[in-house]
Amino acid sequence: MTKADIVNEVSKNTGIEKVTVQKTVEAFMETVKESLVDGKNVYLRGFGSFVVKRRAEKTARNISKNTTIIIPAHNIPSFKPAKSFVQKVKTK
Amino acid sequence: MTKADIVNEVSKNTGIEKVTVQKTVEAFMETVKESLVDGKNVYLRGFGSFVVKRRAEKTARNISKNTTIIIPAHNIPSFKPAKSFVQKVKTK
DNA sequence: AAGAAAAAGACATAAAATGTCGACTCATAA
DNA sequence: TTATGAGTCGACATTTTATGTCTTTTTCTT
Repeated sequence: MTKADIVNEVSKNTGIEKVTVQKTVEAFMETVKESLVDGKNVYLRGFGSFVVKRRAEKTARNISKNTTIIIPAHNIPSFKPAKSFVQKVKTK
Repeated sequence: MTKADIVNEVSKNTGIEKVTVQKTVEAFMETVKESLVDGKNVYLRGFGSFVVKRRAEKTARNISKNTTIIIPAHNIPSFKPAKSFVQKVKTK
């Protein structure tokens, strides 16, 4: 599904105008992103949690050049799906 | 941040009523969930992709009992953040 | 504000993911 | 239709995740 598909579905299910849904969905994603950039996790019960995780320094390979490089420690955005979400997906 | 925090922020930034924002955000999450339950991935540019992954049968541990259990092959929901999202988080 | 219940976090270890680059193709989204 | 973000592929060593159960914390509805 694309964003347009999601917007259509939400609009159909809620009766809210597509323009409003699109604007809201976009703002939602932007807000989640900015929250994680600020280091603040987002907890959405029944859906999942968007959390910032720390990745340790790591040695990787540039495969095409067959060289080694060091990836410094850094933060990444991650998502932990809610248990109920996992349950529903696992059985299908 | 909680759902209420997100809804407040979205409402503030878009001018859309909180009640509408909440309804939209809830429907958004529900739609993403149902899409993955149906086996259909969701691609949201600049935010990330919600994708169903297959997990092979696995030997795992019941840690508290220190026993071995077999987890049958199953699907899990996962999220791959967009590159731009990763970039913004990594540097903070 | 209260209460329900979802979620976080701790434990040992096998499985899964991670990262790199670059070229190419695919697909989202305005 | 067009621009460009996103996905894919290779090797491989290291890091991270995911299992159940229990307790505590937190979300979130009313």
